Amino acid sequence: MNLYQHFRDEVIRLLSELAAAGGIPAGLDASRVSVDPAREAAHGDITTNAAMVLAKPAGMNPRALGGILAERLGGLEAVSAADIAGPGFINMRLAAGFWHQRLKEVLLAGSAYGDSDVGSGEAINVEYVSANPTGPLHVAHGRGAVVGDALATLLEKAGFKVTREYYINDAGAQVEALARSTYLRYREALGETIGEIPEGLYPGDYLKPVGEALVRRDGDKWLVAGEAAWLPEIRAFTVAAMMEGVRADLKALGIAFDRFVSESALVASGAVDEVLKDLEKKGLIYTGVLEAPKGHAPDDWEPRPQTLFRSSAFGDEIDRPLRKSDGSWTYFAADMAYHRDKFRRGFNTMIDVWGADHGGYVKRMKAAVEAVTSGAAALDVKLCQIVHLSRGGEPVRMSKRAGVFVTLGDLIADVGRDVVRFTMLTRKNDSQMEFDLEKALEQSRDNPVFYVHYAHARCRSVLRSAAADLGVRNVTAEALAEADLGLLKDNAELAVIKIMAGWPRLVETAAEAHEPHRVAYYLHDLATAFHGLWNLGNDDVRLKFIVDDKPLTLARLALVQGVATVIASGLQVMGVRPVEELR
RNA sequence: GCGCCCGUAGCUCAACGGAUAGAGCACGAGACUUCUAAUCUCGAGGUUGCAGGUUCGAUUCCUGCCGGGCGCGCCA
Repeated sequence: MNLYQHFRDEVIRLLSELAAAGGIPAGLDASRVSVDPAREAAHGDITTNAAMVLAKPAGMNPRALGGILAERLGGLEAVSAADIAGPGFINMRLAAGFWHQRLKEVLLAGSAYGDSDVGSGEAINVEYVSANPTGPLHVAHGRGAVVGDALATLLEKAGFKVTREYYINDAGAQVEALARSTYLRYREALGETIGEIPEGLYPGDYLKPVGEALVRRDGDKWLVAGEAAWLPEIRAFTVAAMMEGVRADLKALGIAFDRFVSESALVASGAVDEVLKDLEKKGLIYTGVLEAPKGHAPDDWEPRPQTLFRSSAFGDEIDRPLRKSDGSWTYFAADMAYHRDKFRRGFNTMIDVWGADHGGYVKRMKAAVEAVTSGAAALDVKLCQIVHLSRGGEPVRMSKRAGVFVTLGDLIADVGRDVVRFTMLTRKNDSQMEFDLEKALEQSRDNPVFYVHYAHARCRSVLRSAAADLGVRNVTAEALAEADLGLLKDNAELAVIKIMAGWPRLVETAAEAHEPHRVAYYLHDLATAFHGLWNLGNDDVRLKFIVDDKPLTLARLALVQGVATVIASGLQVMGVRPVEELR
């Protein structure tokens, strides 16, 4: 249960009771009433703004209204104290028994703890990575991959029906250049000296094996053929090879997509022609001449009539071209068709995770979604800022000759999948991030990955130790749920339970905000509370988990099991595997 | 020139429109015959870039400036 939602319902119920009794006016709009964690423990456990929000419409003084409501709230069994404070906050302290019940709930739910139905099964499409198939994924793609995947899992946990999708940009000039690059490597593999890779083509060594593989498949048959003959073949061959590498990297990160959508297949299906007809009917397509951007005119700018989409009618700065001068579709035109396709497959909410360099594209894509869905669907774009790689504080230099930055595959091989995933989620998506390869592996408290892992490992360690003493059967989550949790009276113990009990709310708010990084911060907080509790046992043996008092030991083990469960549940959302021990 | 993102402790970063803005690092002082001290406790550190506006209440929303990043037709 989301306890804040629970108490908000209670507040609203009590307000209507009060209204019925004539204590306050009836029919007040309670939509702005919220129940939140108290900022400071001294204020209590939870707080509501009800009195402040309703004072004006009720024509009452906030403290007077708050007094009446606080009296009612104080009468609830779960509330041990309700006071009015400051400008009109009603602070409530919850009974210990309420918190014990939350712990029991954790133990009974297991990794499903925190599952919510706020999403009501609504379909959400999360598109991420969607890198050009022109080379290996690099580190920035990795950030988008991790953010998108964790967001997808988070949304699932919050009750949405999520489809994970990857758009393959396998049409257009880039993949043609790729095919020509492979062709050079193909000739090279057949013994020719090809010299420098010309400007505009892909110089990376990663195409050498592709050229060699092509020789193995097709022999020298393309040497004498004209480009018109070999280009489509080699393009398809190369894209397939690149996508194989992409899938391997994603698999190494533990990411599996529900669907890969090919841009060229989409174009071939006529979907772009269709969307254009649609928009023509709506009067959103016209032929016009764009003005050169002020202060940034390209050298070869010349005014030219183009097929334009009236995106300025939906908040974009200018209208956007849909056809290149050679008559083929722009990337944008195909992307419009793609998002229309998503909508027709039943997605009214779409999330795209992009690199920051695509920031200038957001408005037109949102405009396009609004236009092609007649306002029925919404697009949220999460821009991931760049990742600066360093090693021991020194920037990692990119390799020019290899034609790529440090690849995602290199990064995973270097620090491991779980470290990559966790670290990528320790920053909000739109903040730049420094990823230090040494620090990410450091086993110290300034490495959040380790810090959270360590808390979980300590939990497991205690439970293993207890299982040896008390028998495995007595320390399962199910058995511990039956422990006398009322024995957990220490403030530090209750503090840990309170953080655990905040997990369902965290899931809901992070999911609604589309911000998976909050999970990482939450887990860090929980780990901090647990490490603190642990150390109390170092100072005073009576505060150890395993003590000379079996009922108390079992209650404390239940707490430990609960922490392990919630950490594992949070890591699951992040796609990180919890560790049993760290030695 | 225009648009988007960012601006919070010396540094790296948090904070559903809520109260006295929080963590970590670095700095100072302490706690290990261990259920894992790779941890913990305490201290010091702030005009949330600046100026207005909305609000009972603004780090958060709006406007304008300043600074940094990204982008700006026929690349994706």
